[in-house]
Amino acid sequence: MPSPRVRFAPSPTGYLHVGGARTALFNWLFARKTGGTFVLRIEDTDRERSTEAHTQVIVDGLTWLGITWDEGPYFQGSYGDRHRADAERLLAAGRAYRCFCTREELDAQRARAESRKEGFRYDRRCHDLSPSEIEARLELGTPCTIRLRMPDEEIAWDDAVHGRISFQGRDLDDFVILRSDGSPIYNHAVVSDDIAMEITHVIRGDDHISNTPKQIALYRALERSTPVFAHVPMILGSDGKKLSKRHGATAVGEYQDQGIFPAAMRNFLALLGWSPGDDREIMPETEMIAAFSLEGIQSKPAVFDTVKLEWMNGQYLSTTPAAELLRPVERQLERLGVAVGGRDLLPMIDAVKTRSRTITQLAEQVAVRLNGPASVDPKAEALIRKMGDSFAANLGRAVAALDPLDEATWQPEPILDALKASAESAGVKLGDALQPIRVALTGSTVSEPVNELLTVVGRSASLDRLRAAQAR
RNA sequence: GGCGCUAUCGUCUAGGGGACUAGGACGGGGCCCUCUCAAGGCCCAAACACGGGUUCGAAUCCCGUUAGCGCUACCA
Repeated sequence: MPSPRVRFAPSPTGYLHVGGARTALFNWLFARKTGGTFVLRIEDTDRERSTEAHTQVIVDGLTWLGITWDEGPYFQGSYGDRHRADAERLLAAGRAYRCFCTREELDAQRARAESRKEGFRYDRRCHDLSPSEIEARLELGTPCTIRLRMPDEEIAWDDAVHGRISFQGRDLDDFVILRSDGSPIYNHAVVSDDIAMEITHVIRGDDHISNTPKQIALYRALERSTPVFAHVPMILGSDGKKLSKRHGATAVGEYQDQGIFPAAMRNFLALLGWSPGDDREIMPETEMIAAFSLEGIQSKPAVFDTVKLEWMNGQYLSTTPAAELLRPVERQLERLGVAVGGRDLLPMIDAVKTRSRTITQLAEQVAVRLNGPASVDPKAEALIRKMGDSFAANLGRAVAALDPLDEATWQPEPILDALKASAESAGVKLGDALQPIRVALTGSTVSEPVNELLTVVGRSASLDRLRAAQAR
């Protein structure tokens, strides 16, 4: 068996949809698993919508996800000559015919059929025009499309994820393959390209199932054998409808901006509709490739659950060493407009890593440790009000206990000892003594242990913030 | 309307005739840890859409019903 060739063929619409990204991922996983070739082909036959910038977005998205292609990007728009030649071949072989019906006529027929609540099917008016009739119309310069003669036979295939799927040719249209301006229609261009690029496995979205019998008819008319088809189910929003903008972020780039790891996104996407067959969830790339199979793909649609995505990202975050997080965090800080000023971020990152689910959240926490609280959250406000005078009193004691420590002894252990001793001699519960410090330093009732927080913030900044909060 | 696809906890899924008192994960609840919150550990609640078959035996195979979704262009 020759080594498989697969392709991902997005149309450049301006962003990379997560559903498309998952389709690309499955193709990539399959290629890597089987030692096959992964081709990237941009379906830009819709000339108005296609731009170089749009293509770049797709390329960037795939690159970010670590999905690498072996060939391409090829551009469908540049194969117009071959598409036309294939259509001519079909015409010459009698497998296709010229249709002189105008768009207006067709639209009117369709509208009539719809008003009668009937399905519209082309009435094959031009199916049996005589050669002289065709010649005459061509002579007059009448524009025409080329339609495939759909045979009245069963068209079935063994889908790698759904099993056997069968259609009847008589239920299908004599669909147009070449427009009157000579440009190809999608189904024709795809088949022509897939043949030319020797694609062996077509792994694509479920929504193409009804295109498949048309494409198989084209393969048969062109006298070529069909590839293996694998139709992966759709991704749905939380309401069970096709995932769209109103469900929130649907573009890969948005998740990138939110501080999601490519590895986490890849892992999450892979598990959406596919499973290794056992209980594994967090899987490194190599493990995923080893476990991948088309048969492991689910046949029902999956709901995109951002909560689980964030959980998964948190898993990757907590196992990634702080040093590797440094660059991404710096980038996010830059976005937030926070100056680092040469300070060491590593201890801060370590301190808040397990308390964040995304790089963005992590960077926000680092920013607070760096520059103090930008605001005081409602829970912290409530605490301040509830404690009344004792809030400032506790801060005063904290300053008194901590001031004697010098830079060298400003370490978690001595800090905690000093604070404990101070609270004990004042007869205050440790929690009541520490929580005001947390609020003073972060504006929040939530953080790493207070002694670690003080260490991470540093002696002088800590004391400044304590005094400032005390004076408030 | 026609054609097609799908149907296991709220969500992602395991399951491919007996190993199922249906397993795991997210989320939810509880406990432990603890100065708070996470992380981590332990525990709990939570599902085979419905109805017929086939079979000694069905979540698993077949048929139907219902529901959801997709396609139905000189779009891709």
